[in-house]
Amino acid sequence: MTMNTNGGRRRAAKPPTIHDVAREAGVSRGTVSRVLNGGHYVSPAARESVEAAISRTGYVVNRHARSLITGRSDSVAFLLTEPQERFFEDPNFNVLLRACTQSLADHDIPLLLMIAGTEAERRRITRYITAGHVDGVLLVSSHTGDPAADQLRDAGVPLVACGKPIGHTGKVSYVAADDRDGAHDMVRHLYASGRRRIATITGPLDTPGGIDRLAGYRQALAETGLEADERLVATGDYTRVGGEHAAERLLAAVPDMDALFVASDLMAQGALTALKRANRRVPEDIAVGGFDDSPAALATTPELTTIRQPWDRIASEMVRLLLAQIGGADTSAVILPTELVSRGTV
Amino acid sequence: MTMNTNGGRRRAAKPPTIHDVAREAGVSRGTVSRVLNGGHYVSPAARESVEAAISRTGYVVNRHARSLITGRSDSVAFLLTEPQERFFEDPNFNVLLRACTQSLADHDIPLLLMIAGTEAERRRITRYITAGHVDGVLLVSSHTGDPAADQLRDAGVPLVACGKPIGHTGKVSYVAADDRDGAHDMVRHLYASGRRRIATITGPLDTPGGIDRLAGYRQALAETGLEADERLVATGDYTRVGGEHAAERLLAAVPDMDALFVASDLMAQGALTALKRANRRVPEDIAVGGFDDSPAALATTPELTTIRQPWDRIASEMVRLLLAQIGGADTSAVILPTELVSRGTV
DNA sequence: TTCTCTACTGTGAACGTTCACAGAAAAGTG
DNA sequence: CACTTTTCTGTGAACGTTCACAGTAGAGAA
Repeated sequence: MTMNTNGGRRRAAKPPTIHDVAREAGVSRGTVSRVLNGGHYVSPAARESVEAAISRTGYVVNRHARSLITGRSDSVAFLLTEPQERFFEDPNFNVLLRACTQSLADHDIPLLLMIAGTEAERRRITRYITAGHVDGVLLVSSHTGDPAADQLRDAGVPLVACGKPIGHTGKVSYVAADDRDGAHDMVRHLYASGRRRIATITGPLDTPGGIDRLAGYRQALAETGLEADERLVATGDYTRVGGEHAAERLLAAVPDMDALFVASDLMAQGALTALKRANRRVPEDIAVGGFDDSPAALATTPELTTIRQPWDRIASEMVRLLLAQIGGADTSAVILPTELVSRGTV
Repeated sequence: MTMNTNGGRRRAAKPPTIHDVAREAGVSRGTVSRVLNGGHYVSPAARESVEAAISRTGYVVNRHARSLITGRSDSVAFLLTEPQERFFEDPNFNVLLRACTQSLADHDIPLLLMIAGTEAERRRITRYITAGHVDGVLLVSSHTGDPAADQLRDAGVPLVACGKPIGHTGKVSYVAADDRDGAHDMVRHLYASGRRRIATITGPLDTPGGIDRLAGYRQALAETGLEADERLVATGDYTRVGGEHAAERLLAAVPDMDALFVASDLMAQGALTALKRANRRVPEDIAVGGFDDSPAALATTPELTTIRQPWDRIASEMVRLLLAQIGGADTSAVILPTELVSRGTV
């Protein structure tokens, strides 16, 4: 059965061009173009008649023609250089992605999502980007040694990273939450609840979140005069099972710990599983603090006390920095404060 | 401190054009263009010399110039018309998004992510799309009455939806998992484990997942000769708390239920919370089956027995259908089989 | 040989916009 | 009034590609 009335391909006749608008408005191409781009040096009468003609014809600028001559594409890449599994598990990416899309939409700039999981993909994408198909890149890759950042920077592509890029030779703009301060706050919070044997599960130590949250932990311990026992530190990998294993190691190494600061909610979720299996009551026997305020923090019982990262602001700052850089501004960095969200595990 | 060696904006001199390649290879623009586009009617010698010139110059085609003349943009929109909260909570979107990006990347087609949460955004995006800035749209909007689908279809934009679009007048291509069959399998599985009082928490009944999974549930009940008690059916909203509340209502209405089929893992997670609070042991007192095989299914204890939707295949089929439709093919639909993943809750 | 057909190649035009420039009108300025 | 400056408008060229077409060379057929 085939519907002949309106089969598959019926593209609207032909979209109106700037010529059509000019004719309709009784002005020249140039005037229409000026109205389209800010409208300087246009008489009120002309502008009005052009605007009327635009809405009458339903004209929309052809971005390809524009890009061809301006050299700008008026689009931005959101580049994820993570192995596949990370993307799924980490809710942060999703929040960030959404917020960036939103922020860019406010500027009428479309976001091109690119995921470079493998080396080949990375090459293809780098090639695409350096060819000038996007004006700039929002980069998400927490792991160190990612060659994409250096490569793009060297090619002169405007670039803003999410999280402090470590292990890079040159300057890269970035926006990050204050990991160190957030971790510090949480550990002080654990201390304030009366705990004195505070352990931690860190992220991978080649990520800024791994390094800085550990630094915040150590700083708080130093301030409060608690002993900095190395057995209190276990390294995780930001996954739930990683957190579970790390907690088991801690339980074996320091059975007397009465608090646990975990550098991500997902790992905290795993840690809670391990604690429950070991018959430790939370928060009675042991207090647990997470980091991220991800959906996972609400999935636990009791709900997880955690550190909220201001993802919306991180996203809008990333976009702001990137657009500024595209406009010619220098590289810069922004650090945003975190917030402690008190729930049931402390 | 300013680094003067290489400040902010230093864009590589000027990318090579097809002219440069032609000169370098000693042929004409036309020949280079033919090599670029399939390479028909090109002598082996010419092709070889062009390919050498391309890799020597590092030439990359300027897609804007190409699009300007071909009328195609060689890009595709991934359009999400969901209110904000859905996106965060539902891991399916993320999996699907990733898989679509991947599938498109295989064809060297970039994906433009667009999120239309509000009416104004929807209008802006529709305008953008109908202006021909993308060749087609991958649409994700499970709720009914979404005007975007009709609007885009009427504008002749190639379109493939994820999940059966309901409440639409005309034909829309779509790819979906076999919801009815999956639900049916799960309920038969519950029956096979000896349960005879099987309740269900459905999705919203204006979504295909809500409707079809309920239909599968009813079909299985009918086949096995179990009583179709209406008190056994509660409606949820695909959120964790929604599942929790629905389970509470069921516990009150039919205290003797011994199995529960929940139409999403997230709701199942909530349901498990409610069951635990009511001191029902899972799976001893009551068996629970979910749907989606989302990460949430692994976060519960015991881990959730669920129905896996083949997201990778759904994505690749969506992309295949869309590209075919862009190429002129008619609308069509694909239904893909699901798979029961047996874990700890049955 | 001559003609036809096929495989291949080069060239001008076009896509829809912005930009630089030139010129006209209006507005200040002396 | 004349002159300069500012505001405004129109026009040709250019961006880098593909497409249609014309043309060439070689192979095969008559």
